[in-house]
Amino acid sequence: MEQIMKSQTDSNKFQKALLEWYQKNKREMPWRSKPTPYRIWLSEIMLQQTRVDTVIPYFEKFFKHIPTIIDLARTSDQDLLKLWEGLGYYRRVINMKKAAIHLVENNNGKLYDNKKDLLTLAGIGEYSAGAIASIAFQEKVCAVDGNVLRIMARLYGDYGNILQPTVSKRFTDMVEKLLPDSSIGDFNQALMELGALICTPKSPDCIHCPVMNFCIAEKSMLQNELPVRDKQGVRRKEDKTVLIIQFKNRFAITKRENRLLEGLWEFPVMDGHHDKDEVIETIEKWGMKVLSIAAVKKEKALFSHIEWDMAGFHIMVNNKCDGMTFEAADKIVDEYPIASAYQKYISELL
DNA sequence: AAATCGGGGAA
DNA sequence: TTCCCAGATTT
Repeated sequence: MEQIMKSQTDSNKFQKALLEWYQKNKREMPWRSKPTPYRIWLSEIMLQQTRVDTVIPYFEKFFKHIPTIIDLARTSDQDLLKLWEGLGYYRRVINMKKAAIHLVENNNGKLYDNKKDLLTLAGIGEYSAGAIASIAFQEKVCAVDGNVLRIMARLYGDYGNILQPTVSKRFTDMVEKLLPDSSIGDFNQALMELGALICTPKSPDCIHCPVMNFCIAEKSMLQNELPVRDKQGVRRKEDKTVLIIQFKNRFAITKRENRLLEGLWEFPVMDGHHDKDEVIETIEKWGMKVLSIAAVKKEKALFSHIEWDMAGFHIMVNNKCDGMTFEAADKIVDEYPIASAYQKYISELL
């Protein structure tokens, strides 16, 4: 096996080439222009498994409404989820609030300034603690995300499965040895930026890579074989019948209590697919009198591990019932956090 | 170690 | 279609 960067001199050259490339090519991001600890924290949480371009508008809106940790600690879950609506992984913002409350009670409302303490906060794991500590506080620790694992696999021609914790740990130790003595935050961000712009999963742009001379994959044409990772599993299918229940100008909604999409609101749902007679029977069992019923279009919702096949009915009723909330369409849209899966049925309301 | 937890951009 | 994204937490 070929070996690269075995000497300190090589590491220094690698660091210098990467940092120079980063200074010239880094993208503008709102948290980079004003990198306060709270803004770095918020950005890192939003960026978990989520692309930069997707996060930016959410970041701007969230920070405008929730500008401090103290504001975060005292905002209702529902208002926080509304700001997070459509971003996914909703527990992230609930965990952030939990951490904010802890910081208000125990640290004068200020974020912890080191990796060890950051790791005690809800929603902050190995990666995020390293990213925040290095970017916001210049602590000499690494921040190894999917980009960095991909870069390490290629740089060192390593066929380890990057989804296995033991392999991920080994790669992390390799990054640790590459860390410069200063500009730690920039170095970590430069690695991730390289992964996002040059060392991409498919068709990496090696010809423009600032560190191609250090890369075993580039020398041996292994770019498209590395990194090795498991294929994603098959989605399980679930059939659902979505009920758009209308009383006068109001529609029934209920709050989800499952772990999936917990805290978001949805239209009443029946498991499985059902015909009109079965739906009417259920609605009347719930204590409502059906005036009319019509099928609405079927929809499909994809999650990483589940597929919902949703059929729907629009039902007019002549009375409300207990156990669900009836609201006007504009109020539902403006005030209630609704999962993307149901946004397609919102058009039935307008 | 494996499963859970969203949604979307890109090929 | 499939892949995978500045991952964390639970089982």
